[in-house]
Amino acid sequence: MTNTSGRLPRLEDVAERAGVSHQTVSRVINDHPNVSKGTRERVEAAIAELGYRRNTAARSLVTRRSQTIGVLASELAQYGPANTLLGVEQAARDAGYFVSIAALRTVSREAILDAVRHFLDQSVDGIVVIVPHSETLLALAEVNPGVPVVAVGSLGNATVGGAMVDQKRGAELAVRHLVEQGHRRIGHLAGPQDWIDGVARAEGWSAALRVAGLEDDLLVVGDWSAGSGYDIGRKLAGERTATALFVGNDQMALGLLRAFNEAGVRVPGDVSVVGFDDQPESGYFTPPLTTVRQDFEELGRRCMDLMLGGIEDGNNVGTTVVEPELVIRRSTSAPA
Amino acid sequence: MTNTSGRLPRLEDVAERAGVSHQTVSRVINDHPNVSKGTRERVEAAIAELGYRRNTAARSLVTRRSQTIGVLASELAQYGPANTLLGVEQAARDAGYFVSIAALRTVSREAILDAVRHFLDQSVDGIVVIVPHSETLLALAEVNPGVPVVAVGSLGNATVGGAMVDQKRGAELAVRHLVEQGHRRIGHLAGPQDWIDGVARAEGWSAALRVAGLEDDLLVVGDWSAGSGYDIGRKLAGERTATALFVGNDQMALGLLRAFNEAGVRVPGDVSVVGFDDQPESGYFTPPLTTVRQDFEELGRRCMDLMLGGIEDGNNVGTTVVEPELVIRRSTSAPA
DNA sequence: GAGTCAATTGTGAGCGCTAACAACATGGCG
DNA sequence: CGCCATGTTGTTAGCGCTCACAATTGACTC
Repeated sequence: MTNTSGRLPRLEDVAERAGVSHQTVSRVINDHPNVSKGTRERVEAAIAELGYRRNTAARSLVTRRSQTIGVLASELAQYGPANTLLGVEQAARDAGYFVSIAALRTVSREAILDAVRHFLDQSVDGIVVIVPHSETLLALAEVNPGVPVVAVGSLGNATVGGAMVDQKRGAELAVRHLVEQGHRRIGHLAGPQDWIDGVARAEGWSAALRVAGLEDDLLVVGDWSAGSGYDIGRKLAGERTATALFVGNDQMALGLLRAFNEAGVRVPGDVSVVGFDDQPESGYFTPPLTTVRQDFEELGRRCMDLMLGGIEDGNNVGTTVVEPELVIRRSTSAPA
Repeated sequence: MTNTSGRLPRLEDVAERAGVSHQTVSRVINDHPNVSKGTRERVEAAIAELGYRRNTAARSLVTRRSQTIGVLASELAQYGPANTLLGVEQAARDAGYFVSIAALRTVSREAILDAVRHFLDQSVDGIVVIVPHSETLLALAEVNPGVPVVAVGSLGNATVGGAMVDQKRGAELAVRHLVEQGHRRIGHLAGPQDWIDGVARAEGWSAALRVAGLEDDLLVVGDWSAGSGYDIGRKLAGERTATALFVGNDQMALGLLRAFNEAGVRVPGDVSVVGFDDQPESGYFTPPLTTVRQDFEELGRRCMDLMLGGIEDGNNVGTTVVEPELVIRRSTSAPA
């Protein structure tokens, strides 16, 4: 890192040192063929000696590519979105992309458009959307960002690609497990119905029950939080209509378990409970929670795969589905 | 948005439309004084009509500023880091900055240097570090990124600024609460001692006990996970030396509660438990957890404040401390 | 030995913007 | 009325890079 002058070395400096033209250095950097071995080595040596790093701004200016992917996310502090982001980030960095984020505090049309504009200002090469509200896709369809868009949790449409966990299949796994244990009255504590996942899991629950020839009339809706699970749990503890509950996520299940514990409803003795997500803590609930595992990081990686495909192929993004898995713990058993 | 040609409008196009020079348009965009009201209005109209957006790459190339803050983070799926990131993102976007992230899968010197290089390639204007390992700062001191660095959870040193929650004070609040309830044997289930917070909380616990004239000999170390809390809880359930435990974070407390429940140790009847963090779920543990609340988002915002100060003032970053707060729930009571 | 081709290297222009400076009004003052 | 201060606008250069094309070399063919 011999830094003679004050400023950072540029292509020209490297070229001079290696005794070639700036263009040849550019070729070496960009792995062009048609550079002789000797020249390449000399240039690489010069690069190392000067500690040269390519200036991204200059490159972006001429290539019109920023090597940056924008990730539009809400609920980033939640287990699912956070891990999806991790998957995206990993795949992106491995592919030589930068990851820029915009977090939505409130999910509204205006906030989404604002974030998209933010990304366009940065001229991102693509946008990954981790905003699990149905509304999002509508708002997104409205703008035409001019770059590939991949939405998590949706199978997308003509303009937007998507990667999702097969929610319906997950719900089916949960319900079938309960049915196999002998349950006949299986309720569902659903997530908000303006969330894609909330709807999908409820539909999966309903479909699986119908397949088993059972009623799908025991549906309550929460807001994903432990608090709402608790409130609903207190109510349900009094009614006791179902012998088993399929809960939309692990946090609501936690609140539900807490309420049942307080009310003297034993789990799984009186009521079996299945969650969804398999957060790291779920195995340490009281009792340890049977739940449906989703591989969020894989989901994120798949998003980036789709994205890279879309960048290559004129913004046409495909779709992909990740399979969930049932994790059986101690919150489920045969009914009394 | 009348887009005549295929390409995006540039400064020159706006200038032509407004009947001024490109430089005058630049002045309007950058809020320079010395532009007459009439001209400014005409230019603004032209900008609106053409849907002009400034090209970030071109601007960066000449200003040598990218308007981007790099956030270097590990454990991004955890409650604390994720919320800190949210705070940083909010403050950054409000200040007109982009936020680029690099997540560390493993915390090693090499991984950190790699991420820093990644950011330098992007020529970020500053780096926020959310990596709670002591090791990090050492690695960071090694490189000289040439831009302000703000580290979360540390008060920094000559080259690195910092924003932190007053961990010692938090531990003190927890311990004092237990002491006031009459506990005399107060143990600590600490986090890993290569984490800044792990050490700080243990020190706070120890200091508060000494102030109260009590012994600080009951120390066990976990790894922050619910699993380690569970394992240690099973061991502790057999020993029963302490009447109260101050646990390094809420997740370990969850595992501990689970183990105590299994072993028939009542909380708070037999042992009182205090956690740290106050995650949204902590109020729904069995029993609801008394814990120390940290405002992570505020922490993130403070980081950005320091950062902006540093960018102004030749990379000199200050320090700031956020106060924690004790949240009393049902996992603590007077000893039997 | 002239002609052809591929491989390698160099030259010039320009991406869109800002900084520095130049040029031109306008007006107050001696 | 000329002079300078002030406010406003225009001109020029160049940030560091890639692209398109030109130039050079050497090897191979007929």
